[in-house]
Amino acid sequence: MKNHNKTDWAGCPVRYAAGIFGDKWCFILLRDILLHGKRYYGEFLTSEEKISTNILANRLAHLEQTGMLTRHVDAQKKSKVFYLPTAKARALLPAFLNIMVWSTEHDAQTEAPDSFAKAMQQDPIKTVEYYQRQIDAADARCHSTSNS
Amino acid sequence: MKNHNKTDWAGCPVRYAAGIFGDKWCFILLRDILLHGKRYYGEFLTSEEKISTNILANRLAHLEQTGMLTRHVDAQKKSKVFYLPTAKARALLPAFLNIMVWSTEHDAQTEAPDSFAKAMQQDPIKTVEYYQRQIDAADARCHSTSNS
DNA sequence: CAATTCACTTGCAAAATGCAAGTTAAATCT
DNA sequence: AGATTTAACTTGCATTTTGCAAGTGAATTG
Repeated sequence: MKNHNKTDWAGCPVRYAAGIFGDKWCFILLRDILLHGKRYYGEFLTSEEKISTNILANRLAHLEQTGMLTRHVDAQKKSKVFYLPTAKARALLPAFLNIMVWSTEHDAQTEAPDSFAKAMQQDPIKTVEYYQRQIDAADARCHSTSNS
Repeated sequence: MKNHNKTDWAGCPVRYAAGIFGDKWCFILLRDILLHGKRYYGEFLTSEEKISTNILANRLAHLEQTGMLTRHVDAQKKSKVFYLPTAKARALLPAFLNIMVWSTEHDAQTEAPDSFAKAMQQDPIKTVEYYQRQIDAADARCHSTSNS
């Protein structure tokens, strides 16, 4: 999709979302961050889907530019870099969990347990809060000297 | 993203969803179908985002193959074709509305009224039902001789 | 029955992707 | 201290996808 700057893609809510994560790799990266606790560049590279390093760098920059992630240098080992989800990215969690409910109900090969969709149906607020705490826990494992 | 067939992208719920609508044009088409009442090939072509006809044909085929749409020939005018959302596509509505809530809250240029996010917060079930009836209404405007 | 509508298809240039091989800074090893 | 390794990118190039413009063919319309 050509010649669409950030402003072009603002306005319509669906188009705005598509401009930020309407791309398979951004979708996968947000999953890794919001649901798999990944934070480090090296961790994203090892995901099952085998993203290549130039594309990873490109998408991390995109997510940083759109206010979804912030980049940080590791305090213990300055050659390592991690990315933390912003409040904006964290706010996507409910939408993502709803997408996942849909997938578990329509993908015959789903790997998600029945308990997940059930939990979301019975008490969505509590379920969302559970996953939010997981995000906090993943963030807590990362320490930077100052911001970059 | 190369060499990923339908099976490769099954399993993980987020990856499954990305395989179906993790693409800006599919995202936009599903919006047009679920929220803008579009059904005819010609209607999709006229959307604000100006999809080109070869890409439109490609994405409609993709959505048909993944069980999101069914293709029909218009009963009144056999040169016209429309696409109806399946139950699977309709089941995406709650996730889409949640995405839209997120966008309205994070896009400074959002065109969505405050009332939308409020309605979703206060009574999500009723709000979803309202949009589901709109889908029914859009479907009702289409008539085919038999299926294609 | 000739012109037009409509849903695609085709051809080609431009852009994005994927893979492999750098590069650079920082940490570890000897 | 100097050499090796780790880690996060960057670069180059072949392949694939996209976008645009121009068909094509069946169905309608004039």
